[in-house]
Amino acid sequence: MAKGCWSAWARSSLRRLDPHPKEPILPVRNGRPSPARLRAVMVQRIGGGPTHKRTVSTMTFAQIRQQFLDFFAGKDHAIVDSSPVVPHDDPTLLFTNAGMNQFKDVFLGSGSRSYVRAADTQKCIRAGGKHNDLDDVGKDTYHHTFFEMLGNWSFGDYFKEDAIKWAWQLLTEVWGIEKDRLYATYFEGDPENNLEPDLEAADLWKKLTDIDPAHVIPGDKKDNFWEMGATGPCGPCSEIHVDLTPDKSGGSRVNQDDPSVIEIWNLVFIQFNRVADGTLHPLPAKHVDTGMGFERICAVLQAKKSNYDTDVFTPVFNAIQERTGSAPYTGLLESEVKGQADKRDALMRDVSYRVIADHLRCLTFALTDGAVPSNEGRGYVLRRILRRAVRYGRQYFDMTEPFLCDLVAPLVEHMGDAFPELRNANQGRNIEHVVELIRDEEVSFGRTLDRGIKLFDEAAERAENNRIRAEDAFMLHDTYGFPVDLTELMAEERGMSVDTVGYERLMDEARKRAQAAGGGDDEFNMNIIDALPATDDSAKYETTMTTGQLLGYVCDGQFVDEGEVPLGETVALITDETCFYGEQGGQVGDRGDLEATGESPGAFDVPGFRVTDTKRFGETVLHIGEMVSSEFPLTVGTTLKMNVDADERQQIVRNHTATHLLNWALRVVLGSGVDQRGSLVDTDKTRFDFTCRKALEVDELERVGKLVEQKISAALVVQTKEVAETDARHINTLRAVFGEKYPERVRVVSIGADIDQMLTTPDDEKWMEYSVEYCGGTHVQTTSEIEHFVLIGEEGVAKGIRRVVGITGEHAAQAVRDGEALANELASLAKKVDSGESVDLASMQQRLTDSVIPIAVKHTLRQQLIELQKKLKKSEKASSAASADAVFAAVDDLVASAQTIGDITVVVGEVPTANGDALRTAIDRVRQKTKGSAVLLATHEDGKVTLMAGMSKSAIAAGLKAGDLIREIAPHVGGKGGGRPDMAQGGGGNPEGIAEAISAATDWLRGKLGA
RNA sequence: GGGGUCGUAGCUCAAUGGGAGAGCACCGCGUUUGCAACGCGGGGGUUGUCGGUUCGAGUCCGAUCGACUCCA
Repeated sequence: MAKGCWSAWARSSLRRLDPHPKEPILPVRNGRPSPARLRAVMVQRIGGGPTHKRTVSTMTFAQIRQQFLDFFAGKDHAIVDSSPVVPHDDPTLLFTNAGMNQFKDVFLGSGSRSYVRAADTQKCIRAGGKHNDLDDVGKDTYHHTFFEMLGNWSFGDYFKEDAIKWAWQLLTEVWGIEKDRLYATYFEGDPENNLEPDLEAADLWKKLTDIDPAHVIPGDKKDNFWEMGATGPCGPCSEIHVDLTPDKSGGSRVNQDDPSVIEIWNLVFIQFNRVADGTLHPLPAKHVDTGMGFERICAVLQAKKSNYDTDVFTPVFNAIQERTGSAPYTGLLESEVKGQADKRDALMRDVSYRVIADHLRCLTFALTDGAVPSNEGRGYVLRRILRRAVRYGRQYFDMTEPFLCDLVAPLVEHMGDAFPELRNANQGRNIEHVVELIRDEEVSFGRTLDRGIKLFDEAAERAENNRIRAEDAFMLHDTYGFPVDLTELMAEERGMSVDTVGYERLMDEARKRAQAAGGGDDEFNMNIIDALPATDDSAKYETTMTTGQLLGYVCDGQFVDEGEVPLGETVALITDETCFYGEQGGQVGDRGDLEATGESPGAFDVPGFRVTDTKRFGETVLHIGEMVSSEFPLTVGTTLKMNVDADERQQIVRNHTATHLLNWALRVVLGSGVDQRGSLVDTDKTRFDFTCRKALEVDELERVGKLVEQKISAALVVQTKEVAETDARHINTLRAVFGEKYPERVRVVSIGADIDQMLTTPDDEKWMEYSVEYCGGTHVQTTSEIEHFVLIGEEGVAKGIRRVVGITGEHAAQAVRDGEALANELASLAKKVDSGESVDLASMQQRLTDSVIPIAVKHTLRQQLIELQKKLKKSEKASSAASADAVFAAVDDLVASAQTIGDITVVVGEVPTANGDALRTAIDRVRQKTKGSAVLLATHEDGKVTLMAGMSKSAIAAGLKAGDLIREIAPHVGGKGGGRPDMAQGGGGNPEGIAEAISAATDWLRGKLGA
């Protein structure tokens, strides 16, 4: 919607509103009930539980959100979309946890926007961090893992005055909150940290608004001074609190964690930059950053005691009720049922409602924005959240089958208008996608629980004093993911207890172990706190050699703009212009050299600075590296000759263009369901991740490779052009990356198709024959430069995501040759196997696994190798059967000539070479053929002797133990051995001793049998 | 990023460093045809992979790959 429209909306909504409310806090407003208003009332009646009468607002959550946005649109704010809840471009952040996240670069000075005022509602997730213990969610009225944060911003534009004035106006005039219920805090100062009190804000409150001056109160550093980190932008803030007590007596309880006096809006005034030594420097451009919890303001405006009582949640509760068939939500809290055992069940049911509703919201949004449950990082946080919801569902709603997944659709229905991505993401298949992910997780958690229950039974048997051992409880949790509270519950059901003290101790130890370890990395510190000059890097598309003026360098996060570049430290040089490509869009940064130039042309060029990586920081290009010698220092202000390593760049460029062709070819072969999920282009390879359900078949891999090769041999011209995103997005074949936000002007890279023509007839089917992408990377001029392309790898990286790896140029040609060589080798191995020669297939297998050859060839060869192994095994089996037969024959002879002492037949002798199995079987034969037997067989192969002894039951009864015999005679063949009484094995390295061993065995047996 | 557990037959899992097994599934034969029936026989394994220790490794050690899981 255009800005003008927003303003019109805002003005009309203002006119509709009565600035003089009559009812306390939440007046019913005058005016005709709109359909939306009626709907809101109905929602209240349906979802609001018992019939107790209370004054309800007619404002729905959708209206409240809209009024906020309209209000600031009316003050010339750009209304921006919420950024994804999963920050794809900020690895320091697990989830988007505040409205300002998407503007971080603006506050840090490394980025800019086309507007100076903005407002939005930001999807936020807070889970597992300092600010929110997951275990609190559901137990009270206000903790959430997922919430919306309403916010308005000024980027160097308006400051405290307007921020305060407008906040007051929105709260009191638009929303009609009673003025004498509002309190404003300001920063009281902190002499210890040299911070002045923010009297400016205090004065502005009194001067610009009709707030009761006694309601403007000071607050300490903890509440009223905001910092992003140890260093960086910071400033005082002013919080607005509302007193919800019936008699308006809560003034003294501001900031005291009293549920009836709560903070609703935080206005942050960013006016300082804290540098490494701890001192504050005033910022040239001062910013405003505000945040208002949406669910909380809804509760206030709808006169609810709990965020969960608002219409943000009631439809979700209804869906839960319908799915679980449970009694309706009643909003019970722990504090209300203290000591009343009969209300315990109702309470836990309501807690479960809250837990499930909250976690469902969190999961649906996170998965929509591209996160996936997993066992690490943010995926692990999501898995824990999901499991917590499932646990409550199992325990209190008897849900043993997946059920969370069935709640996704109702939630999307409820919130899809405000957040269209819930429906549109994943190319419009989002609900399906999210439901499937959640169902899979629920099923796999079901397995974890089933396994845990079995293990619990075992632990219960080990219990001491009817108490499950701490080690077992810990093992169940730590190793098998069985939650300890479930262990306690199950123990309770059996009248047992759990050693929770010991469990906690073990948990602590485990935690300490995890924390104790922690490696330092020596990478360049990207936490840059100073503002940096921008770099013109347009030359990167044209050349690998240019000159630029050294503007300064970054060291330890600080920008130094004078003197010489220090020796022996990793720093980042900044120049006014560069041809170095800073890491972006999956293409790695360039490497190369920066050199001082002589004053007269060609006088001297000298080695100076080795660039090991190039990164972008907002609009600045950082040449990261180190001085290589002290001989020719670089001084800030001088002109540098900048050389990108051209060979490396050429390799990168080939790989990048190949990536585009690969992307295109994958879609041709696999269909339009293929979506890029990430890529990496460096000197060695192109690595491309995409959505795909199953592994690619050999013929699919071959077809993809062939399509790319065709495009290469066609020597297509690569065109690039910067165009308006709104024009480019219509091009039929265009590939954009899921979850990515594009600027207004985009650089289009087309391989073979004329961009201007495409823009004239964007719908034409023929463009599907070409690769067209948004891309800021560097490319070849014609595809023939790529020379060759080969896919060398294909694997799964996450559920539903495959990864292919390709190489180009001479590397690709080499891979093809290597593949042919391996194929030949395998063929000759096959011949050997056929002719019965012995071959080493294990090493072949290893080499095949390690080889860099076309993946299709690798698959084929692997299959052939498996066939060959089967064949080899068969023939080995046959030959071992033959050798076994020889052994049997020999043993039969031995038996025939054996001496029988008492009932025991003594069979001792050397037999032909055979494996242990054959010897053992032979001994069994003797057992079957005789009443009782004592057997010792010896054989040797390649200088290794094997001795095998076996005793029948009667022989053992007569005091003959196989193990004893082996121990007795093994030294004769230079070894030892042992085993069980009925069967023992030994060996050694001296075949000459066999005869001796045999006679020793005969003597030993005879002696034992008294013969 | 750091721990823990596990990789054995198609599946679920056994097996003190000493002869690779059970149940289910599969195939064949038989008995019985109301049944998630029964009996007998059979096939099926490089114990994830590579290396080491050992007379001998599924078992111990190291590496590697994978699955699960906890912590940050």
